[in-house]
Amino acid sequence: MSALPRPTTARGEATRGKLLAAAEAEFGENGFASTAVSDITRRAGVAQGTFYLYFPTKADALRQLVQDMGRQLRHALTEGTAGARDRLEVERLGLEAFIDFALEHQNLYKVVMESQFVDDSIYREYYQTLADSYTVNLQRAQARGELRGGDASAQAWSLMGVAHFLGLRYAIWERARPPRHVLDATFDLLAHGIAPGGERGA
Amino acid sequence: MSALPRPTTARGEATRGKLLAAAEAEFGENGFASTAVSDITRRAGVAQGTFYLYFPTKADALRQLVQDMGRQLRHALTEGTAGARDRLEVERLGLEAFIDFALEHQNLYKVVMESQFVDDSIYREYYQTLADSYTVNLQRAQARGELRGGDASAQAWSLMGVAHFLGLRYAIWERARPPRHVLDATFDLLAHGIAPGGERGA
Amino acid sequence: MSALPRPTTARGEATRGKLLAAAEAEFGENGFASTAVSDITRRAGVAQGTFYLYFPTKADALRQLVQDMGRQLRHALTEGTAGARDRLEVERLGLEAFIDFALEHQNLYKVVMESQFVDDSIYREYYQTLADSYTVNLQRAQARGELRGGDASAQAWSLMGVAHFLGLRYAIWERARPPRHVLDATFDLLAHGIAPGGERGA
Amino acid sequence: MSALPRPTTARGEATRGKLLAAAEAEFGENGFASTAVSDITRRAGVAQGTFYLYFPTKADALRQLVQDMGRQLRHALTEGTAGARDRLEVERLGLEAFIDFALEHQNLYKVVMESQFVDDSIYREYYQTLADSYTVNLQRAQARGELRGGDASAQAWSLMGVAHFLGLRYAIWERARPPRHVLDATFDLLAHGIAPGGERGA
DNA sequence: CATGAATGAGGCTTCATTCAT
DNA sequence: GATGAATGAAGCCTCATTCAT
Repeated sequence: MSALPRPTTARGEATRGKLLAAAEAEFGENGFASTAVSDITRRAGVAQGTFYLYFPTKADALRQLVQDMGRQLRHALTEGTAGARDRLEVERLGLEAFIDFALEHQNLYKVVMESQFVDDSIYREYYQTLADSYTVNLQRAQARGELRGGDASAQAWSLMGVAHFLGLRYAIWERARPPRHVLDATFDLLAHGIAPGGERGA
Repeated sequence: MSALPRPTTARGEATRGKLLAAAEAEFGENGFASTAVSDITRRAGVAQGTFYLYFPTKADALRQLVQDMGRQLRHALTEGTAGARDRLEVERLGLEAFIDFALEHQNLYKVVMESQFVDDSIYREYYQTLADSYTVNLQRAQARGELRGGDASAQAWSLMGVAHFLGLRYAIWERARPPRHVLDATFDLLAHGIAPGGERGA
Repeated sequence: MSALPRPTTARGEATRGKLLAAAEAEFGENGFASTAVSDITRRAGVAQGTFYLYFPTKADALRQLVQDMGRQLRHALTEGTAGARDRLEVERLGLEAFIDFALEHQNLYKVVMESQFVDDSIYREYYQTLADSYTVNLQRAQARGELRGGDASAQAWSLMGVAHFLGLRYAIWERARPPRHVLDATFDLLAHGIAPGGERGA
Repeated sequence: MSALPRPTTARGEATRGKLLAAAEAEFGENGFASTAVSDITRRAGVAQGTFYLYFPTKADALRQLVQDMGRQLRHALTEGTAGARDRLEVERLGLEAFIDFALEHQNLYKVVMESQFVDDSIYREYYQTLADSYTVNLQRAQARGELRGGDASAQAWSLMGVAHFLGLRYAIWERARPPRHVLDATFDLLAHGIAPGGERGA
């Protein structure tokens, strides 16, 4: 019924942090639908009402969380691919960085995926943002001749798909880094495709 | 407290069908968590109690639904790739068949994805089953020399990822078949990779 | 999210009746704002959820109640004034019938008055309906020469005001029928006004 | 747990004033039950805790408000009827002054009426005080022969009822002064009653 | 005097499931 | 086989009030 005055003091900022961390853990472990606000506040060690000092609704906490995770992931990918000499190496390093990130943030998958059932726009924005920056990078690499041509956007989405399922199968389900030969095979596919004949890497 | 009587008369079978169809529609449109059993029975045109004559719980209806959709999808893929001359063509046709299926079964994505929040095993089984049969097919193709070597399982998951995100972006979000050049670019990537140098198709 | 299927069986009708009676009592005794739905269901002897089988919201129960009371009041007034020979006698009898009704339905006042804080339209409709039928009756009496002329609607509202405050002071606050001389004085005012000079009745 | 310090500095008095004005506006616009203390403090431009420096409870602010409005109304009526030559003219002018007051203090009605659901004594005191002084005035007028006889208290309550409903219908619902013919008809009733035969004014 | 973060009880509403008919 | 009324637990959110600064 009225805009909440989002606490701004240092103490407030700290509480907000605790709440967001607790939300990530709970949503990740039990899912958004199965998590009660009271679960979050209990974990954060604050009263239930405090939650609503920082988030207008439970769903909004999810939104903030997903946006946060998107930022963190993009940051991790940038970091993880910093030393690469060419785009192919970026992809290789990126794949590993992604897996590492997913391993450390088991909750990412669940939190992001469930966001679509809460508010589709959260989910779409997450992937669209990711895809957009990915696409730009691929276009630049194409221009530099480091990648074969083709619709960069389509490539971006495909590569995201590859990474996503690799992460799902290993980081999430196995809770372990994929074995080297799987990583190699995945990268090989992504670099040279499945058509026979081309020389192989690795 | 006792095993379900599972009606078996023709009338019963019809009711069960109506219920499952209604569940698919509701789960797909509003999500599992936001769908009440009463939404399903209302749509199916039966009383609320009737639901429990056919499904022990709401979650079980979801399980049956996902299994059903998995079967249908695999069937559609088999059909859609029947006339292919080699594995590459299978992949090409499979990609299109998948998109077509997703277009006709908009709910597939939501229903399957949300299943992991209800019972992870439903979700895992869905993808594992898909991946397993995919893997076998790829291995055979490799044996026939129609595909370059490498861990077939890793390939299968990668290819599933590519198809998944292509479907998400177009069939689900745009509710339209992807433009030809996107399909071409996607298939090109999957066939020849992103490394520069290889001759290109299309 | 969906229209509720309002139970229609005899059993259902009975439950609805218990609920409405309990709501009248609770709203009347403690006020709408201070009455919890659980207070109502407890008094009615049903589970809390049952309430929502019959009323979409707590506020809607109030609406139904007010409408119900309006109907009852109008009925009581019609009954109570049936034997009158002219309009003046109708007014006299009506005043008494109104007091009697208020005495038997202590809750009427509180329930109706508080309705405006829940939804102004409930309140307005109540009085407008009352005023409208009152006005028509006054017009007819004027036409029959049983009443002096003048804006019948203004008269109706004024007379309602007189009755309202008489009821408030006695039926509600004193919980007793006003003393005869008060009734007489009130009726005298209403019949002959406060201007001096006219001969007086009683 | 201890008596309120009731600030007494000029600054404190100013804050108290802002708070009371904000409370009147909020209670009037949204009702007591729907107004949060935070709504009041936000409107007053002070922190939430400040409210409790001036009022022990939210209900107490309402009490003070109602008492305040009673005083103001009585003052306005005195002012508005100052120049009248006889009691009938006082009534006429008083009716108009009341309407004007209600028009300027839309909130009066809601605030006063809702007070009964918070604490019946607030409400009773308001009307009793009004009726008592009204009664005294009528008795004096009767003694002067400016009014016909009869229980002055009953007359007072009746006249209050007439004014109340006139104000409700026009000042509050229509937010406009009643048309002249309505005022005339109302005054005519109050002066000469509804019985036929008497000479008519206007 | 004033601030504003924190509290925690309480209320409305939803919904999966049961059961008597 | 089917019905639909009833249940009651559970969860989101609001808000009067407190208190440390």
